[in-house]
Amino acid sequence: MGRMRRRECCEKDGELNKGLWTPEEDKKLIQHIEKHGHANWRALPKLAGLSRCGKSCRLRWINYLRPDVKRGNFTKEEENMIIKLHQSWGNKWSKIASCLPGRTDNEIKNIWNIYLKKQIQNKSTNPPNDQTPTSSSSSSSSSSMNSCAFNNQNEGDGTSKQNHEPSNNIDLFDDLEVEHWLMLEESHGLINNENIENNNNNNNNKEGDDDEEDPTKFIDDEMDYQIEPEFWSLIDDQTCFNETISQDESRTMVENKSWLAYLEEELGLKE
DNA sequence: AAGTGGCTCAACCGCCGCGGG
DNA sequence: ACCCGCGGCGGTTGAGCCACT
Repeated sequence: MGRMRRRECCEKDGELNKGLWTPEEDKKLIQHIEKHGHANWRALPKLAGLSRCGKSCRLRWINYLRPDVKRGNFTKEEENMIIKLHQSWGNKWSKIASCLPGRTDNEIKNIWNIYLKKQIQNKSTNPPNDQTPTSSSSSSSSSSMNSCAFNNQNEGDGTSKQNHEPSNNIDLFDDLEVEHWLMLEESHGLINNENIENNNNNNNNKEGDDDEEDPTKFIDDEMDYQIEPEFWSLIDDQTCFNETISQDESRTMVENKSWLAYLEEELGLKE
């Protein structure tokens, strides 16, 4: 509503690097953040000696260089969770990402877009039967929309490019989902049956409308869970490792050191 | 072997909300 | 109450890779 036009974040466009990050830039960024944190993204590039805009640095850090970022293929559980959460929240990638520790919104968005494209394609060619992945009778007929195959569990040979071959994910959906949540429950002890029951009761009052939903819930036709706030704060803690340094500084330092070592090796910077 | 089209994913762009002055 | 800067978010792009012909 008549908001002022903002100044571009990078005034000196001409002088700034764009495009892919070089290993040297990565190293500079990591080392700077390790030493000084990232209190001020706008000032960071100057301080770190980078010809990048602050946003670019932030993005690079969050999506790629963060110690807790999980690289590699999505597991089936993660895929299923994304589908479920997307049903509840729509394109709230950051919200969804917050439920998948180690995964970034960008990554999830990419994955979903790949999935969506396939879904749309298949919808145009196949008559639209129920698209809810929970319908476990989904034919595995080759490239049905459920080929949600942004998975690559497939006999992982570790190739960097992912082979998105159709999978029978959805057939496994229910079981996997239950398993996954049980896993979460076990590992965190944060999701209890009481909540599940309460939520089931509440569900009757809910419509599928994803507007302004309680962020601590996600809803499914068949089962609902309410995730306790501690779970979310736990996730927050994981994603904001920088803020937790004071709690266990020495351990974090060690972790960061080894992460840096790993990255240096990955980036070919190790002598 | 070369050409081509499709796919993936890192990065960019622009808008929004929040908080401080 | 208003202005402004910053961080964050979601949509989009395009370079590089791969599979197919």
